[in-house]
Amino acid sequence: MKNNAEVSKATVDRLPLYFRTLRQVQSEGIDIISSEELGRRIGVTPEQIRKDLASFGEFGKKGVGYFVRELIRNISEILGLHRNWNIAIIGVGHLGWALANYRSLNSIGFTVAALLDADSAKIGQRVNGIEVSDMSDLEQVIKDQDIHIGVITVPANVAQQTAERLVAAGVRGIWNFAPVVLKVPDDIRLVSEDLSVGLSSISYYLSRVARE
Amino acid sequence: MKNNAEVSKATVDRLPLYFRTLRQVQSEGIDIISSEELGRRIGVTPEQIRKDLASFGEFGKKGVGYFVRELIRNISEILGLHRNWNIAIIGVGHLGWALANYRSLNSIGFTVAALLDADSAKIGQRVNGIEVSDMSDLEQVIKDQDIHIGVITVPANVAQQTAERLVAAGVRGIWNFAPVVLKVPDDIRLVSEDLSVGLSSISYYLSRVARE
DNA sequence: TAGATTGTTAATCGATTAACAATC
DNA sequence: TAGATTGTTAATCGATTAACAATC
Repeated sequence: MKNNAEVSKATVDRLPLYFRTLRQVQSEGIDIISSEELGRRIGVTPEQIRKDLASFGEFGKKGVGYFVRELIRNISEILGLHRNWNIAIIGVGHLGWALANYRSLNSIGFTVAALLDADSAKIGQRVNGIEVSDMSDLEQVIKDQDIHIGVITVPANVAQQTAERLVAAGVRGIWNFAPVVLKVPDDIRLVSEDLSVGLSSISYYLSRVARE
Repeated sequence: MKNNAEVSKATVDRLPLYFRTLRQVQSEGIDIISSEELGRRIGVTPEQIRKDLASFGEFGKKGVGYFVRELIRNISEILGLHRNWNIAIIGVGHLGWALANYRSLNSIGFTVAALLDADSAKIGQRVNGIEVSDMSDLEQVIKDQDIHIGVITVPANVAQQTAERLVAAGVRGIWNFAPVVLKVPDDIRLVSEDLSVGLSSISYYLSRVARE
Protein backbone atom coordinates (compact mmCIF):
# COMPACT_ATOMS: atom_id res chain seq x y z
CA MET A 1 0.00 0.00 0.00
CA LYS A 2 1.32 3.39 -0.98
CA ASN A 3 1.67 5.78 1.87
CA ASN A 4 2.49 8.91 -0.03
CA ALA A 5 0.59 12.16 -0.01
CA GLU A 6 -3.09 12.71 0.20
CA VAL A 7 -6.01 10.70 -1.07
CA SER A 8 -9.00 12.80 -1.98
CA LYS A 9 -12.13 12.60 0.10
CA ALA A 10 -14.12 11.86 -3.05
CA THR A 11 -11.95 8.81 -3.63
CA VAL A 12 -12.44 7.52 -0.10
CA ASP A 13 -16.18 7.99 -0.42
CA ARG A 14 -16.28 5.87 -3.56
CA LEU A 15 -14.43 2.94 -2.00
CA PRO A 16 -17.45 1.64 -0.07
CA LEU A 17 -19.36 1.55 -3.34
CA TYR A 18 -16.58 -0.41 -5.01
CA PHE A 19 -16.47 -2.70 -2.03
CA ARG A 20 -20.17 -3.40 -2.05
CA THR A 21 -20.28 -3.93 -5.80
CA LEU A 22 -17.29 -6.24 -5.76
CA ARG A 23 -18.94 -8.40 -3.14
CA GLN A 24 -21.99 -8.61 -5.37
CA VAL A 25 -19.73 -9.50 -8.30
CA GLN A 26 -18.04 -12.16 -6.19
CA SER A 27 -21.38 -13.66 -5.21
CA GLU A 28 -22.08 -14.07 -8.92
CA GLY A 29 -19.02 -16.25 -9.16
CA ILE A 30 -16.89 -13.79 -11.10
CA ASP A 31 -13.17 -14.01 -10.27
CA ILE A 32 -11.68 -11.26 -12.40
CA ILE A 33 -13.17 -7.93 -13.42
CA SER A 34 -11.92 -5.03 -15.52
CA SER A 35 -12.31 -1.40 -14.55
CA GLU A 36 -14.50 -1.12 -17.64
CA GLU A 37 -17.01 -3.69 -16.42
CA LEU A 38 -16.91 -2.53 -12.83
CA GLY A 39 -17.48 1.04 -13.98
CA ARG A 40 -20.43 -0.04 -16.08
CA ARG A 41 -22.07 -1.60 -13.06
CA ILE A 42 -21.45 1.32 -10.76
CA GLY A 43 -22.00 4.16 -13.17
CA VAL A 44 -18.50 5.55 -12.82
CA THR A 45 -15.85 5.86 -15.53
CA PRO A 46 -13.17 3.16 -15.70
CA GLU A 47 -10.48 5.83 -15.49
CA GLN A 48 -11.94 7.04 -12.25
CA ILE A 49 -11.84 3.57 -10.75
CA ARG A 50 -8.28 2.93 -11.86
CA LYS A 51 -7.16 6.27 -10.51
CA ASP A 52 -8.92 5.75 -7.19
CA LEU A 53 -7.45 2.30 -6.69
CA ALA A 54 -4.01 3.32 -7.88
CA SER A 55 -3.77 5.88 -5.12
CA PHE A 56 -3.47 2.98 -2.66
CA GLY A 57 -1.35 0.54 -4.60
CA GLU A 58 -1.12 -1.60 -7.69
CA PHE A 59 -4.02 -3.96 -7.25
CA GLY A 60 -4.65 -4.90 -10.86
CA LYS A 61 -2.82 -6.89 -13.47
CA LYS A 62 -2.17 -5.17 -16.78
CA GLY A 63 -3.95 -6.76 -19.69
CA VAL A 64 -6.02 -8.82 -17.29
CA GLY A 65 -8.00 -6.80 -14.78
CA TYR A 66 -8.55 -7.05 -11.05
CA PHE A 67 -8.82 -10.26 -9.07
CA VAL A 68 -12.11 -9.79 -7.28
CA ARG A 69 -11.29 -11.61 -4.06
CA GLU A 70 -7.95 -9.89 -3.71
CA LEU A 71 -9.38 -6.46 -4.45
CA ILE A 72 -12.13 -6.92 -1.90
CA ARG A 73 -9.51 -7.80 0.70
CA ASN A 74 -7.41 -4.80 -0.20
CA ILE A 75 -10.28 -2.33 -0.10
CA SER A 76 -11.54 -3.73 3.18
CA GLU A 77 -8.12 -3.19 4.68
CA ILE A 78 -7.90 0.32 3.31
CA LEU A 79 -11.28 1.18 4.79
CA GLY A 80 -10.49 -0.54 8.06
CA LEU A 81 -13.36 -2.97 7.57
CA HIS A 82 -11.17 -6.02 8.22
CA ARG A 83 -11.38 -5.41 11.94
CA ASN A 84 -14.32 -4.98 14.28
CA TRP A 85 -15.59 -1.59 15.40
CA ASN A 86 -17.90 -1.28 18.38
CA ILE A 87 -20.57 1.31 17.99
CA ALA A 88 -23.09 2.75 20.43
CA ILE A 89 -26.39 4.21 19.35
CA ILE A 90 -27.43 7.16 21.46
CA GLY A 91 -31.16 7.77 21.26
CA VAL A 92 -33.40 4.81 20.53
CA GLY A 93 -36.15 6.67 18.67
CA HIS A 94 -37.45 5.61 15.29
CA LEU A 95 -34.15 6.13 13.55
CA GLY A 96 -31.93 4.75 16.30
CA TRP A 97 -34.14 1.72 16.45
CA ALA A 98 -33.91 1.21 12.70
CA LEU A 99 -30.13 1.50 12.80
CA ALA A 100 -29.94 -0.96 15.69
CA ASN A 101 -31.68 -3.45 13.44
CA TYR A 102 -29.75 -2.58 10.32
CA ARG A 103 -28.06 -5.76 9.18
CA SER A 104 -25.70 -4.17 6.67
CA LEU A 105 -23.71 -2.67 9.52
CA ASN A 106 -22.70 -6.10 10.77
CA SER A 107 -21.83 -7.29 7.32
CA ILE A 108 -19.17 -4.62 6.97
CA GLY A 109 -17.57 -5.08 10.36
CA PHE A 110 -19.51 -2.93 12.80
CA THR A 111 -21.01 -4.28 15.98
CA VAL A 112 -23.78 -2.43 17.75
CA ALA A 113 -22.48 -2.97 21.25
CA ALA A 114 -24.61 -0.51 23.16
CA LEU A 115 -27.88 1.40 23.01
CA LEU A 116 -28.66 4.37 25.22
CA ASP A 117 -31.73 6.41 25.85
CA ALA A 118 -32.97 8.87 28.46
CA ASP A 119 -36.56 7.58 28.40
CA SER A 120 -37.17 5.32 31.39
CA ALA A 121 -39.82 3.46 29.38
CA LYS A 122 -37.12 2.35 26.99
CA ILE A 123 -34.31 1.67 29.42
CA GLY A 124 -33.97 -2.05 30.06
CA GLN A 125 -35.80 -3.05 26.90
CA ARG A 126 -33.99 -5.20 24.40
CA VAL A 127 -33.55 -4.25 20.76
CA ASN A 128 -31.99 -6.81 18.50
CA GLY A 129 -30.56 -8.54 21.55
CA ILE A 130 -29.03 -5.49 23.16
CA GLU A 131 -30.40 -3.91 26.30
CA VAL A 132 -31.05 -0.18 26.29
CA SER A 133 -28.90 1.52 28.91
CA ASP A 134 -29.66 4.67 30.82
CA MET A 135 -28.27 7.76 29.16
CA SER A 136 -26.90 8.88 32.51
CA ASP A 137 -24.57 5.86 32.45
CA LEU A 138 -23.15 6.88 29.07
CA GLU A 139 -19.55 7.33 30.19
CA GLN A 140 -19.49 3.98 31.95
CA VAL A 141 -21.10 2.11 29.05
CA ILE A 142 -18.69 3.60 26.52
CA LYS A 143 -15.79 2.35 28.60
CA ASP A 144 -17.22 -1.04 29.50
CA GLN A 145 -18.19 -1.89 25.94
CA ASP A 146 -15.02 -0.41 24.43
CA ILE A 147 -17.03 1.77 22.07
CA HIS A 148 -15.09 3.31 19.18
CA ILE A 149 -17.87 5.13 17.38
CA GLY A 150 -20.95 6.88 18.70
CA VAL A 151 -24.10 7.23 16.63
CA ILE A 152 -26.15 10.28 17.50
CA THR A 153 -29.87 9.82 16.98
CA VAL A 154 -31.07 12.03 19.79
CA PRO A 155 -33.24 15.13 19.29
CA ALA A 156 -31.46 18.12 17.79
CA ASN A 157 -31.50 20.17 20.97
CA VAL A 158 -29.42 17.66 22.94
CA ALA A 159 -27.15 16.52 20.09
CA GLN A 160 -24.27 18.87 20.88
CA GLN A 161 -24.10 17.95 24.53
CA THR A 162 -24.33 14.29 23.62
CA ALA A 163 -21.40 14.69 21.25
CA GLU A 164 -19.38 16.36 23.99
CA ARG A 165 -20.08 13.55 26.43
CA LEU A 166 -19.14 10.96 23.84
CA VAL A 167 -15.87 12.71 23.13
CA ALA A 168 -15.07 13.08 26.82
CA ALA A 169 -15.81 9.39 27.30
CA GLY A 170 -13.20 8.48 24.71
CA VAL A 171 -15.15 7.87 21.52
CA ARG A 172 -13.06 8.67 18.44
CA GLY A 173 -15.67 8.80 15.73
CA ILE A 174 -19.16 10.24 15.61
CA TRP A 175 -21.87 9.43 13.11
CA ASN A 176 -24.47 12.14 13.50
CA PHE A 177 -28.07 11.98 12.34
CA ALA A 178 -29.36 14.95 14.31
CA PRO A 179 -30.07 17.95 12.09
CA VAL A 180 -27.52 20.25 13.66
CA VAL A 181 -23.96 21.23 12.91
CA LEU A 182 -21.89 19.67 15.66
CA LYS A 183 -18.65 21.15 16.92
CA VAL A 184 -16.10 18.56 17.95
CA PRO A 185 -12.31 18.58 18.43
CA ASP A 186 -10.20 18.18 15.28
CA ASP A 187 -9.01 14.73 16.20
CA ILE A 188 -12.55 13.37 16.36
CA ARG A 189 -13.81 11.99 13.09
CA LEU A 190 -17.29 13.36 12.49
CA VAL A 191 -19.67 12.45 9.69
CA SER A 192 -23.11 13.98 9.62
CA GLU A 193 -25.91 12.46 7.63
CA ASP A 194 -28.40 15.08 6.63
CA LEU A 195 -31.47 13.40 5.22
CA SER A 196 -33.06 16.69 4.27
CA VAL A 197 -30.30 17.31 1.72
CA GLY A 198 -31.21 14.36 -0.49
CA LEU A 199 -34.90 15.03 -0.47
CA SER A 200 -34.49 18.78 -0.96
CA SER A 201 -32.20 18.08 -3.87
CA ILE A 202 -34.91 16.01 -5.55
CA SER A 203 -37.40 18.78 -4.88
CA TYR A 204 -35.01 21.35 -6.36
CA TYR A 205 -34.58 19.56 -9.64
CA LEU A 206 -38.23 18.54 -9.95
CA SER A 207 -39.18 22.18 -9.50
CA ARG A 208 -37.11 23.01 -12.53
CA VAL A 209 -37.66 20.47 -15.25
CA ALA A 210 -41.01 19.95 -16.90
CA ARG A 211 -43.00 21.82 -14.34
CA GLU A 212 -46.51 20.46 -14.20
CA MET B 1 -34.12 34.97 -9.36
CA LYS B 2 -31.36 34.63 -11.91
CA ASN B 3 -31.98 32.06 -14.54
CA ASN B 4 -28.63 32.00 -16.23
CA ALA B 5 -26.26 29.12 -16.60
CA GLU B 6 -25.59 26.32 -14.20
CA VAL B 7 -25.59 26.15 -10.46
CA SER B 8 -23.16 23.63 -9.04
CA LYS B 9 -24.45 20.54 -7.34
CA ALA B 10 -22.33 21.39 -4.32
CA THR B 11 -24.15 24.69 -4.02
CA VAL B 12 -27.58 23.07 -4.21
CA ASP B 13 -26.57 20.57 -1.56
CA ARG B 14 -25.60 23.35 0.82
CA LEU B 15 -28.89 25.19 0.50
CA PRO B 16 -30.81 22.82 2.79
CA LEU B 17 -28.19 23.44 5.44
CA TYR B 18 -28.56 27.19 5.07
CA PHE B 19 -32.30 26.78 5.18
CA ARG B 20 -32.28 24.74 8.35
CA THR B 21 -29.80 27.02 10.08
CA LEU B 22 -31.71 30.15 9.11
CA ARG B 23 -34.89 28.74 10.62
CA GLN B 24 -32.97 28.10 13.81
CA VAL B 25 -31.64 31.65 13.67
CA GLN B 26 -35.15 32.95 13.14
CA SER B 27 -36.45 30.98 16.12
CA GLU B 28 -33.86 32.81 18.19
CA GLY B 29 -35.48 36.09 17.22
CA ILE B 30 -32.70 37.28 14.94
CA ASP B 31 -33.94 39.34 11.98
CA ILE B 32 -30.73 40.09 10.11
CA ILE B 33 -27.61 37.99 9.73
CA SER B 34 -24.29 38.47 7.96
CA SER B 35 -22.59 35.79 5.87
CA GLU B 36 -19.85 35.96 8.48
CA GLU B 37 -22.11 34.96 11.33
CA LEU B 38 -24.05 32.41 9.31
CA GLY B 39 -20.81 30.86 8.19
CA ARG B 40 -19.56 30.68 11.73
CA ARG B 41 -22.63 28.73 12.76
CA ILE B 42 -22.51 26.34 9.83
CA GLY B 43 -18.78 25.86 9.52
CA VAL B 44 -18.58 27.25 5.99
CA THR B 45 -16.69 30.32 4.83
CA PRO B 46 -18.66 33.54 4.40
CA GLU B 47 -17.41 33.80 0.82
CA GLN B 48 -18.88 30.41 0.06
CA ILE B 49 -22.26 31.43 1.38
CA ARG B 50 -22.29 34.69 -0.54
CA LYS B 51 -21.27 32.96 -3.73
CA ASP B 52 -23.87 30.23 -3.32
CA LEU B 53 -26.67 32.69 -2.66
CA ALA B 54 -25.55 35.06 -5.37
CA SER B 55 -25.99 32.37 -7.98
CA PHE B 56 -29.72 32.67 -7.48
CA GLY B 57 -30.13 36.40 -7.01
CA GLU B 58 -29.25 39.36 -4.85
CA PHE B 59 -30.77 38.45 -1.55
CA GLY B 60 -28.63 40.51 0.77
CA LYS B 61 -28.19 44.18 1.45
CA LYS B 62 -24.68 45.55 1.18
CA GLY B 63 -23.31 46.86 4.44
CA VAL B 64 -26.19 45.24 6.31
CA GLY B 65 -26.51 41.51 5.74
CA TYR B 66 -29.40 39.19 4.93
CA PHE B 67 -32.93 39.56 6.21
CA VAL B 68 -33.55 36.18 7.77
CA ARG B 69 -37.25 35.87 7.01
CA GLU B 70 -36.80 36.97 3.42
CA LEU B 71 -33.84 34.68 2.83
CA ILE B 72 -35.71 31.70 4.24
CA ARG B 73 -38.55 32.42 1.82
CA ASN B 74 -36.18 32.74 -1.11
CA ILE B 75 -34.28 29.54 -0.35
CA SER B 76 -37.49 27.62 0.19
CA GLU B 77 -38.70 28.74 -3.23
CA ILE B 78 -35.40 27.83 -4.84
CA LEU B 79 -35.53 24.35 -3.32
CA GLY B 80 -39.20 23.93 -4.12
CA LEU B 81 -40.05 23.60 -0.45
CA HIS B 82 -42.79 26.24 -0.62
CA ARG B 83 -45.16 23.68 -2.11
CA ASN B 84 -46.27 20.26 -1.02
CA TRP B 85 -44.74 17.05 -2.35
CA ASN B 86 -46.45 13.74 -1.87
CA ILE B 87 -44.13 10.88 -1.17
CA ALA B 88 -44.71 7.14 -0.98
CA ILE B 89 -42.53 4.84 1.06
CA ILE B 90 -42.05 1.48 -0.56
CA GLY B 91 -41.02 -1.16 1.96
CA VAL B 92 -42.11 -0.69 5.57
CA GLY B 93 -39.18 -2.41 7.24
CA HIS B 94 -37.16 -0.81 10.00
CA LEU B 95 -35.94 2.05 7.88
CA GLY B 96 -39.19 2.66 5.99
CA TRP B 97 -41.00 2.69 9.27
CA ALA B 98 -38.55 5.19 10.74
CA LEU B 99 -38.92 7.47 7.73
CA ALA B 100 -42.71 7.24 7.91
CA ASN B 101 -42.42 8.63 11.41
CA TYR B 102 -39.77 11.19 10.62
CA ARG B 103 -41.22 14.55 11.55
CA SER B 104 -38.62 16.68 9.80
CA LEU B 105 -40.02 15.62 6.44
CA ASN B 106 -43.32 17.33 7.16
CA SER B 107 -41.65 20.44 8.40
CA ILE B 108 -39.97 21.01 5.05
CA GLY B 109 -42.99 20.37 2.87
CA PHE B 110 -43.16 16.66 2.27
CA THR B 111 -46.23 14.58 3.01
CA VAL B 112 -45.98 10.84 3.41
CA ALA B 113 -49.13 10.01 1.48
CA ALA B 114 -48.69 6.28 1.01
CA LEU B 115 -46.91 3.26 2.44
CA LEU B 116 -46.52 0.00 0.56
CA ASP B 117 -45.27 -3.41 1.49
CA ALA B 118 -45.46 -6.93 0.13
CA ASP B 119 -45.80 -8.57 3.54
CA SER B 120 -49.42 -9.47 4.20
CA ALA B 121 -48.81 -9.13 7.93
CA LYS B 122 -48.07 -5.46 7.39
CA ILE B 123 -50.72 -4.64 4.82
CA GLY B 124 -53.66 -2.88 6.40
CA GLN B 125 -51.72 -1.79 9.46
CA ARG B 126 -51.46 1.89 10.19
CA VAL B 127 -48.19 3.71 10.64
CA ASN B 128 -48.36 7.31 11.73
CA GLY B 129 -51.95 7.45 10.52
CA ILE B 130 -51.36 5.97 7.09
CA GLU B 131 -52.51 2.52 6.11
CA VAL B 132 -49.98 0.19 4.52
CA SER B 133 -51.12 -0.76 1.01
CA ASP B 134 -50.39 -3.93 -0.87
CA MET B 135 -47.31 -3.70 -3.05
CA SER B 136 -49.26 -5.22 -5.88
CA ASP B 137 -51.47 -2.12 -5.93
CA LEU B 138 -48.46 0.15 -6.34
CA GLU B 139 -49.49 1.66 -9.68
CA GLN B 140 -52.98 2.44 -8.46
CA VAL B 141 -51.81 3.95 -5.19
CA ILE B 142 -49.27 6.17 -6.92
CA LYS B 143 -52.02 7.55 -9.14
CA ASP B 144 -54.70 7.85 -6.48
CA GLN B 145 -52.48 9.63 -4.02
CA ASP B 146 -50.78 11.78 -6.67
CA ILE B 147 -47.33 10.68 -5.55
CA HIS B 148 -44.42 12.75 -6.82
CA ILE B 149 -41.54 11.03 -5.10
CA GLY B 150 -40.99 7.38 -4.25
CA VAL B 151 -38.82 6.31 -1.34
CA ILE B 152 -37.22 2.92 -1.84
CA THR B 153 -36.65 1.04 1.41
CA VAL B 154 -37.16 -2.46 0.05
CA PRO B 155 -34.48 -5.20 0.13
CA ALA B 156 -31.64 -4.73 -2.35
CA ASN B 157 -32.68 -7.59 -4.58
CA VAL B 158 -36.03 -6.02 -5.46
CA ALA B 159 -34.95 -2.39 -5.51
CA GLN B 160 -34.38 -2.15 -9.27
CA GLN B 161 -37.74 -3.61 -10.18
CA THR B 162 -39.40 -1.37 -7.63
CA ALA B 163 -37.75 1.64 -9.20
CA GLU B 164 -38.99 0.59 -12.62
CA ARG B 165 -42.54 0.20 -11.41
CA LEU B 166 -42.42 3.60 -9.74
CA VAL B 167 -41.15 5.23 -12.90
CA ALA B 168 -43.76 3.49 -15.04
CA ALA B 169 -46.44 4.63 -12.60
CA GLY B 170 -45.44 8.25 -13.10
CA VAL B 171 -43.21 9.06 -10.18
CA ARG B 172 -40.63 11.73 -11.08
CA GLY B 173 -38.21 11.49 -8.21
CA ILE B 174 -36.73 8.55 -6.36
CA TRP B 175 -35.04 8.61 -2.98
CA ASN B 176 -33.23 5.31 -2.69
CA PHE B 177 -32.00 3.68 0.51
CA ALA B 178 -31.37 0.20 -0.90
CA PRO B 179 -27.66 -0.55 -1.23
CA VAL B 180 -27.65 -0.94 -4.99
CA VAL B 181 -26.91 1.30 -7.95
CA LEU B 182 -30.26 1.90 -9.60
CA LYS B 183 -30.65 2.57 -13.30
CA VAL B 184 -33.44 4.98 -14.14
CA PRO B 185 -34.25 7.17 -17.15
CA ASP B 186 -32.44 10.50 -17.39
CA ASP B 187 -35.53 12.55 -16.68
CA ILE B 188 -36.08 10.85 -13.34
CA ARG B 189 -34.39 12.53 -10.44
CA LEU B 190 -32.59 9.91 -8.38
CA VAL B 191 -30.80 10.40 -5.09
CA SER B 192 -29.30 7.40 -3.34
CA GLU B 193 -28.44 7.47 0.31
CA ASP B 194 -25.68 5.06 1.07
CA LEU B 195 -25.31 4.71 4.81
CA SER B 196 -22.25 2.51 4.50
CA VAL B 197 -20.30 5.42 3.01
CA GLY B 198 -20.46 7.57 6.11
CA LEU B 199 -19.57 4.81 8.50
CA SER B 200 -16.80 3.44 6.29
CA SER B 201 -15.37 6.90 6.01
CA ILE B 202 -15.14 7.12 9.79
CA SER B 203 -13.50 3.70 9.86
CA TYR B 204 -11.03 4.75 7.18
CA TYR B 205 -9.81 7.80 9.04
CA LEU B 206 -9.77 6.12 12.45
CA SER B 207 -7.61 3.38 10.96
CA ARG B 208 -5.07 5.99 10.03
CA VAL B 209 -4.65 8.45 12.87
CA ALA B 210 -3.31 7.44 16.26
CA ARG B 211 -3.68 3.72 15.74
CA GLU B 212 -4.18 2.03 19.01
C1' DT C 1 3.23 -12.31 -30.53
C1' DA C 2 -1.09 -9.51 -30.54
C1' DG C 3 -4.70 -7.89 -27.83
C1' DA C 4 -6.19 -6.21 -23.61
C1' DT C 5 -6.01 -3.49 -19.72
C1' DT C 6 -3.60 -1.34 -16.05
C1' DG C 7 -1.13 2.67 -13.80
C1' DT C 8 0.47 7.26 -14.53
C1' DT C 9 1.24 11.68 -16.52
C1' DA C 10 -0.79 15.70 -18.77
C1' DA C 11 -4.87 18.41 -19.91
C1' DT C 12 -9.25 19.92 -18.69
C1' DC C 13 -12.81 21.05 -15.98
C1' DG C 14 -15.17 22.66 -11.87
C1' DA C 15 -15.34 24.41 -7.30
C1' DT C 16 -13.34 27.19 -3.63
C1' DT C 17 -10.84 31.08 -1.94
C1' DA C 18 -9.11 35.71 -2.22
C1' DA C 19 -9.59 40.35 -3.33
C1' DC C 20 -12.07 44.38 -3.95
C1' DA C 21 -15.37 47.59 -6.06
C1' DA C 22 -20.10 48.74 -5.17
C1' DT C 23 -23.25 50.46 -1.98
C1' DC C 24 -26.17 50.38 2.04
C1' DT D 1 -19.72 60.42 6.17
C1' DA D 2 -17.36 56.18 7.80
C1' DG D 3 -17.87 51.47 8.60
C1' DA D 4 -19.75 47.29 7.24
C1' DT D 5 -20.89 43.83 4.19
C1' DT D 6 -22.53 42.26 -0.13
C1' DG D 7 -21.89 40.56 -5.04
C1' DT D 8 -18.55 39.66 -8.52
C1' DT D 9 -14.28 39.00 -10.82
C1' DA D 10 -9.70 36.84 -10.75
C1' DA D 11 -6.57 33.42 -8.78
C1' DT D 12 -5.96 29.14 -6.79
C1' DC D 13 -6.81 24.72 -5.73
C1' DG D 14 -8.56 20.07 -6.36
C1' DA D 15 -10.81 16.54 -8.88
C1' DT D 16 -11.97 14.36 -13.25
C1' DT D 17 -11.00 13.06 -17.90
C1' DA D 18 -7.99 11.94 -21.67
C1' DA D 19 -4.06 9.89 -23.51
C1' DC D 20 -0.66 6.54 -23.64
C1' DA D 21 3.42 3.89 -22.23
C1' DA D 22 4.09 -0.27 -19.65
C1' DT D 23 3.20 -4.99 -19.43
C1' DC D 24 0.53 -9.12 -18.66
